[in-house]
Amino acid sequence: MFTLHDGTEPVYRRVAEAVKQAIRDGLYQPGDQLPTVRAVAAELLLNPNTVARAYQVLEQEGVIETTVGRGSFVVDHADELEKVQASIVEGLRQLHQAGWHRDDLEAWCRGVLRSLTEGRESTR
Amino acid sequence: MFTLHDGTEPVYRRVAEAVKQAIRDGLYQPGDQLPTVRAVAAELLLNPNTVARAYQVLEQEGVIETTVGRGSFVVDHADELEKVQASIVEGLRQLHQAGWHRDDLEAWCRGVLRSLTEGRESTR
Amino acid sequence: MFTLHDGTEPVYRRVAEAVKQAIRDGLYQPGDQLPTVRAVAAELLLNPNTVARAYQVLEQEGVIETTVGRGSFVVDHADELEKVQASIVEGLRQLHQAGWHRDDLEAWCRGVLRSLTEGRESTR
Amino acid sequence: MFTLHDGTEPVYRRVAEAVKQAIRDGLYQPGDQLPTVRAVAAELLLNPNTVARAYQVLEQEGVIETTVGRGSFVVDHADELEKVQASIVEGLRQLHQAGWHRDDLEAWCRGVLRSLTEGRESTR
DNA sequence: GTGGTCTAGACCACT
DNA sequence: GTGGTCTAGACCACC
Repeated sequence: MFTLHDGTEPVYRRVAEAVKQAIRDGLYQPGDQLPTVRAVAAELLLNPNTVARAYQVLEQEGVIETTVGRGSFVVDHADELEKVQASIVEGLRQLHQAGWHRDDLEAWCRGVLRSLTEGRESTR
Repeated sequence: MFTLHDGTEPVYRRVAEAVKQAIRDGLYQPGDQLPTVRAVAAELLLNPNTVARAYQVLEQEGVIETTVGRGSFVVDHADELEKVQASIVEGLRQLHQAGWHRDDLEAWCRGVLRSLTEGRESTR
Repeated sequence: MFTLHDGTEPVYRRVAEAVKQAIRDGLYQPGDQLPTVRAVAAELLLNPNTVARAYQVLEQEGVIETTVGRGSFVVDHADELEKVQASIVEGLRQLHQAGWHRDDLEAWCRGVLRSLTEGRESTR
Repeated sequence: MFTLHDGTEPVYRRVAEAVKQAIRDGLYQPGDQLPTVRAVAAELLLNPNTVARAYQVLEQEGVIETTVGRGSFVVDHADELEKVQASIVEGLRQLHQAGWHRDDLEAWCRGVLRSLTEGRESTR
């Protein structure tokens, strides 16, 4: 299931690292359910609290998503870009509602994109 | 500082209303710091908890903004828009880094802005 | 010391909120040391673990700074702006080292600052 | 995929060196995805842990970048500079919001850039 | 059944 | 002395 590495790091951090390693290795794909806290605790001979803390760390890092009563799941990055897009749309809507004209917003976006790509093109 | 009106409303609501009135009167401008909870409580002879609750309500309503250790400030809409701009820039950066080309992003922004202004124009 | 409010929220969150409230009220100034985990636990009749968790939450939120063996302290925001400045200097240094010319960097900074102040001036 | 050289060095170091050689040879370009730990382990008949350790070393050296659930990628310096730019923009926004005026910020940036280029010019 | 919270009590590294 | 970690065991809300 998971393999804990040796070291002086706290156990809960090593558990978190082991889960990330398993995800990197493709053992758990985006959207997959991870083994329950209790299952991991039993497997690694740890207290469930320790495993729960590891899972909480992973949730804060945005690696997994947890729902009480359902379990923990590997986050899906495809969804993330959609969220980024939605936030941009929402932001533009707010600026527009605040009185910015469409042409000004368009020009501003062009400026932002130019400054983003500027460095890349001038150094290549 | 603030003038409380009579009435049957809970005190914390009247405090909140008094703060909003002071802002409307221009006594406190956007970005200005409001007196501390303790100062208001001492002035109006109220329990600090009551004032704190009024400030909490104002924060939820988006009228003021509190930073721990710095104090409470009247929300500045210009600052808000600045944050919105920053989030859009960061979003575009992420999309660009995810492989979107500058021209595609520019076209996408144009499309978003068109759909934003279309709604307004078609309903008028 | 701290006053816990009622509610259904977990105790550790309410402890964190009480600490923030005390800081907002000026009871603890930036740089001040907060009472130790054990002292708060004894005062509020809680398990030290619960208080420790509240302090950890506050540390993650950037409200306090903790050093094992020394205690927890309210963060000083004046230091923060200095850190922001230092990060900008470091960033400019990196861009310069990557081959950007001084004039280009200066022009780029001007453009960034213009886009930041643009919204404010056009709406006022 | 990768060719391991003989020697007395630990296997994980030779794997890391092989990956770096492949990048130098242009087999993997900046931004390209590297084969998964499992794939490399299967190809070279190694324990996945060994390959994982090699990847970890490369990540610490700043040669590759791993995102959990997405895989490992050759670091793209253009992307790095983009992040640096974004952090500068965000920093300037914070200073502006903290009350610095545009002209002062512009002058400050000029000063920073002058001090950066001065060092270089005075030593040549 | 899931994870979240809280307590009690122990041990540790660090200052 | 400080906070950090871990265990054991209990109870809870939610699905």
